[in-house]
Amino acid sequence: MLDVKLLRANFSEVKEKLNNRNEDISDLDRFQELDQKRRDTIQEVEELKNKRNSVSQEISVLKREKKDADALIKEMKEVSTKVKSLDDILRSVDEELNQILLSIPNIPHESAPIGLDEEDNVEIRTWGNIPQFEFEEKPHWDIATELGILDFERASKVTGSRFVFYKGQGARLERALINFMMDLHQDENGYEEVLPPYMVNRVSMTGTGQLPKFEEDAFKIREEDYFLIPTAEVPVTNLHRDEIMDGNELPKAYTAYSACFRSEAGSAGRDTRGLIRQHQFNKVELVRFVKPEESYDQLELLTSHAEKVLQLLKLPYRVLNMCTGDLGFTAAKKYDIEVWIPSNNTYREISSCSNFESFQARRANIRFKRDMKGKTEFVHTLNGSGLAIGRTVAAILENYQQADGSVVIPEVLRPYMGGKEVIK
RNA sequence: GGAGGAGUACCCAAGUCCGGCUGAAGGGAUCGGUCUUGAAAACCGACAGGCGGGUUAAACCGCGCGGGGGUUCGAAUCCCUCCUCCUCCGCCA
Repeated sequence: MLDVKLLRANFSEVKEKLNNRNEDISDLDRFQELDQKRRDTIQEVEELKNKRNSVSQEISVLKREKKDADALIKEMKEVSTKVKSLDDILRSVDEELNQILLSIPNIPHESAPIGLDEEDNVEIRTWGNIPQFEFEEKPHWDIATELGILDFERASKVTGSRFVFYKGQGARLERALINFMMDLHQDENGYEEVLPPYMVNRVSMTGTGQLPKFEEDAFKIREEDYFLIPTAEVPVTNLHRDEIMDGNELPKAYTAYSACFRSEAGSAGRDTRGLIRQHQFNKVELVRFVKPEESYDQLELLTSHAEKVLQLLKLPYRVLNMCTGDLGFTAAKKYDIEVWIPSNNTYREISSCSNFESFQARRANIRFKRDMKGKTEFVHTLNGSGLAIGRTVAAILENYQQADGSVVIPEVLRPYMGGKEVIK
């Protein structure tokens, strides 16, 4: 959610910046009109309430002195009727205004390159060497199926398409990655571990920006107004919803493992094979609550934490600065980290590190105080994958595959794999 | 799932039956001060925070007793509804 005062004061400037996004912002035009109407109505109704309050006191005194108050009561009855109708108007204006504000995307940061779509994202750096195979390399689903560590067919039977069974060393590898990453972020990078609920309510989904616009991308629990989380970002960011944090405790960093559930309406036909695009996948998430002035340094730090995972796994990757058209709804700036996937002969997204500035904090009402006397301010929130586990498995299987169909286990994972060096 | 009970400011807590100088008593914690070599204790003082409107900034005004509606001239107090927590029963990993 944008700062209403900023929007009010710099309307055309904000609109211009939002126009660089690949989003529909047509709702914006009604903002000014409604905002003015809201303020006019508030002034009118509060004046009447003020009158009602003071006269009610007078009535109270008259009653106590057993004097006649009928005239005043009659007059206040009319005032109250008027108040009620103005309150009704205000309520509906507020409602509409709020819907508009919730549907406006974040303002891109000046360091986000202006562009239309993924073609315009800017590669910032690459790391590692792309492997050269002296045999015909296979896609991970073939490697895994032959090794008997992933079973897509039975998952289709048991559930449906875009689900998978991990089996044997595959399941062990997935679990090893989760533990390896969680340990790294907790022990080396200073994050506090949390294990969140996998379902959240509507308010939480609205707080981080998944709702109201992207409801069809989420799985909805039928009996309750709950949603399966598309990422641990949702429950973890909402940990501090409606709270005033202590400025001395910032930056506050959490890491969370969770399963993630995405319906992804509209993605049918893309990445239909393998682990790249599943309805359910595992992810280790990083979330940071920080002071506004430090949030861009914090984004670099967060991104470095995600990159560190790939470096330790010795997987080649690159980092992209996402252009304004490809930023997504909530981010002011976003780095995508893409890992090399040999079967695709390209890099694929494995982490997305974003600075939301105060966009989520306003929606979720997450504030802080610098000290006891200070004013409350909105925190800045950031998050990033650290990393998506399924895609990491895919990357390992493909980058570490051997001519005989076996897969070498990255060294850092071996302690988590019972000392095993190869999956065969 | 069934039956009861409860949500008041940072924490505890009075007030709710019987609506009106309670636009929220009291205590604790916290902050400031007196005293002290320093600290503790005692005593004195400050403590509704927050959001919205308004203003260059103030002043000022509105809203706040779990959330949202309603009744009334007037609601912490009456009515409806939802949420959360506690106790007991049932079921269950």
